[in-house]
Amino acid sequence: MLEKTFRPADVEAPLYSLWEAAGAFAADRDSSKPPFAVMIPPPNVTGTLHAGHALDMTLQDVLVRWRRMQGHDVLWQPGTDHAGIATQLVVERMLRAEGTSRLAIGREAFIARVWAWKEQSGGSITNQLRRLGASLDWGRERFTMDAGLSAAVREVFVTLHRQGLIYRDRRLVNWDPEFGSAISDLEVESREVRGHLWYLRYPVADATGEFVTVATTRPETMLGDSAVAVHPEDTRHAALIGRQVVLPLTGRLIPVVADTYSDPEKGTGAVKITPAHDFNDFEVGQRHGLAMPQVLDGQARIVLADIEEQLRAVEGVADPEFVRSLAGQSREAARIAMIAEMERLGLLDRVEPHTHQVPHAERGGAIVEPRLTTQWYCDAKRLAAPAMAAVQQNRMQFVPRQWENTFFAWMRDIQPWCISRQLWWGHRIPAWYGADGEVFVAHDEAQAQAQAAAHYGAPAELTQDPDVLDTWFSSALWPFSTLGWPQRTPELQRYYPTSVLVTGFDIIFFWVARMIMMGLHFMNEVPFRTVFLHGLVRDEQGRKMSKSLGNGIDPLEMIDQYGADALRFAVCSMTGLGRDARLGARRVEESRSFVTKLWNAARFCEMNGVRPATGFDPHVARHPLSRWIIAEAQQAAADANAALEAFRFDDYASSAYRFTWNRYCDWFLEFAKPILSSSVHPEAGDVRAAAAYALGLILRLLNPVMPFVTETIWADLGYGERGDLITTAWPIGDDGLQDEAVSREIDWVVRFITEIRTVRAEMNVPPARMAPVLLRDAHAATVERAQSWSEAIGRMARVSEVGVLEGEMPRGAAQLVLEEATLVLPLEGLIDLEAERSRLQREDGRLLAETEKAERKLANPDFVARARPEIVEETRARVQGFRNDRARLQAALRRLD
RNA sequence: GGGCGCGUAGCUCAGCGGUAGAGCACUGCCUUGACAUGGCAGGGGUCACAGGUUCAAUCCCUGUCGCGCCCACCA
Repeated sequence: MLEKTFRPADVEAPLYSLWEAAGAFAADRDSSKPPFAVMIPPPNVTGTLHAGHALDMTLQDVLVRWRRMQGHDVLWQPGTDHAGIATQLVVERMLRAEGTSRLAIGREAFIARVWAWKEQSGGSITNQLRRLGASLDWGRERFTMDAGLSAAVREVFVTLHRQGLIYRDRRLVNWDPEFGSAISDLEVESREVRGHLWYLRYPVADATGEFVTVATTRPETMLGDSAVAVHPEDTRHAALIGRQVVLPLTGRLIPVVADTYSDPEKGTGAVKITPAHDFNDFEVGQRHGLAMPQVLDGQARIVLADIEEQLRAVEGVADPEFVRSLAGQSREAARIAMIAEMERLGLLDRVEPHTHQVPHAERGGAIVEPRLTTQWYCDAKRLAAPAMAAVQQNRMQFVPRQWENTFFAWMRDIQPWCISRQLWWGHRIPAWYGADGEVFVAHDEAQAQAQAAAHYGAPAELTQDPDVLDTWFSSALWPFSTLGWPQRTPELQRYYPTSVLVTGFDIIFFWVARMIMMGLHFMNEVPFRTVFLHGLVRDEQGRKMSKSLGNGIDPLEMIDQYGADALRFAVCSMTGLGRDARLGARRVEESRSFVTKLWNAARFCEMNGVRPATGFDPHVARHPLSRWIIAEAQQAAADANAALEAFRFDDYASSAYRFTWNRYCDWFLEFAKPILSSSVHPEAGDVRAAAAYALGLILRLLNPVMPFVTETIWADLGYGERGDLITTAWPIGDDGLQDEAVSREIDWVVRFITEIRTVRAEMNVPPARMAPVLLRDAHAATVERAQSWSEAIGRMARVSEVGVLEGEMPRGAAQLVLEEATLVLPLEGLIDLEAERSRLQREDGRLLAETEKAERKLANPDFVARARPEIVEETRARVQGFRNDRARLQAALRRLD
């Protein structure tokens, strides 16, 4: 027996264990079923489940459970990501709390510490995925830093290096001075900052009293200036080109160069060039062969090594002592001091407020500093071409399609990918250096030693590159590295390319694009056939969920409070194509109501002897109710399936919801009540079997999204063993079960009941007051139909009897028109004649407006001539219908007099 | 500056050439033996605005306004 209320907490964990123990989640590579593979976007190993995961994982689980029921051999690959920076930061914070630091304990101890932290906290995220109900094949769980995946990373690095697709380069990178590491372009976000524009005067050498004024938002970089650039066609500055200016403070002489980079519209038209600290200036510097002195170190503090020797005093312009006093100061402090000094020297022309975009590190928020360093790069441009071709040729597709444009736009213009990070936690770069700087890239140190020995002709002392790889480097290999690559495993053979990738659009560049590039390069095939991109989870006000706003909902709290099924259903029903999902506790609560509704419907069925009938053939159901609900169920199954095929999770949820609540519960069970509660009704067996059939279909339909409650009901009502709904066949819509005559009949009865309810409610007839309904002008078949449904009509519309009006119109009766018949409800004393008159007139008015609208159309010769014939015909029929109804309404009005 | 998306009922959204829909919220009635996490009924929308295409536009096209996001850009 089902309990009075469904208690998710009681069933979720045991049921999950049961599934897992039974091997229901395990892929079976030897089966003859068609494979269906999905790779989990690996969450951070030390992370916790947030709303975004709840969305992403629920959608994947729905797809995977649906395909499993359809008879696919499903592999949903679990695993976690080592998340370089994020994890390192967490552990560093822990060390700080203990009064020590990464540097104090050293690299080896630090890494050991991170591993320990991973062992300790690494299970939480996966356990939280279990709580959500995610049917991952845990036996195959992987970690981006496990031995196998690390080997894959080294293999890829070595191969790409050999192919010239990975190389070292000295150029400007985006540098995060707080982490002391390079970061990729993608990890930089520009934020609008209200700052200042300082206009600085640079004295022209050999021309006392002449200045060229430059505008800058970053005066502290002027120490590293190596030129002033003006536009070659800018007449204002033409005379200066080729001459020298004295760089204030330092006394260095720097040239004025002509370069089209300079924009006459901006600032003064003359721009200071600091090649080592600005991407544009770097290019100008290269074009003009300028020096590239660095004046900021890895922590963005002033460093003078590159310019120390050039410092010289110039009266009223430069003072080496002042410049030396800046050494070691932060860029912010130096800025203040330098502006003050410039002002003192009378070289600060003016200051303007200025709002501009400043690059910040996405993680951590530090202001990013362009910095000249040697880093490892991946030639993304060459890898991008095959990836774009694959999408163009439809070898894989994005859903929704519009994301392909975003993908192409980025790929066309892709920049070299900086893959080295000055961190400790991650895949150490497999490169070793000889004392002379010679580079040996190899799978391991022994191999590198061998290379070195061959190179030098003798064994040599080597040092490994201290850097690690960008976390996304290993993520990019995920679809094949998890399947055992570089070994040619049976799994790789069977599941690659995978079927679908489900992820957020925010990591198209970070992850999706790179998987496509790596997959094509190393596997010669796309990593997935379809990539479904969903939106972000937002709060109920549409704001991005964030820790700082504190507006995030905690999925685990939602599960505790409402159950995993409710959370999953809420998420699913909010996922339309290409839209963000707004998730609040209210939505989850609403979904919990649906879980409860289903539970109660099942309980009602159970109480009334509804049990799955073995060998029941829906094609031979006799009773109209049976035939009707079977047909409706088929339709719902077909709709739900089509929705899932199209990744319309919202439509899937709503078609299952509407069928369950608005068809099965509201009408079918209500109609069926007397039959179901009877032990002697001749059709009881037939209707019970149909009820059981439809309920079973509901359970199967909803299982992918609400696995716990459906599985529980499934077992308790005897559809199967506990835990086997997950592997039961998905319902397939069968058109052969549609029955138009029956659906017209039920539809008519539904309208009959609804109309009467409406009139009674409008006339404020007390529900307890039963009243007869008398048919007027009805066909014999209609009368017969009404009488055959009189029991249901009586109960559901509070009707005492269904009869035929003979003789006089009773006094004080309400009337309503249903097709050819007029229904008369004698309610003397209960209805206000005037109210009834105005009700009928209002209805008549509404019909009149509709009629006129349609008639105007038909009066238009162009409409009749050009519209599709069936539309014209339909319009004519509508007019006829309106006219008939109005005639009956007007007759009813006359009878009131 | 370039691009993408979105403006439909109080809220969240669906619909996308021919009768404007759902859920929630709201109002009224109902402790009817599955369910008050419920039932029944109801009110509520110049489908952002302006042009155009069409026999017909919420839906297609153009423009305007508003909102969001992505890319580029520290003069």
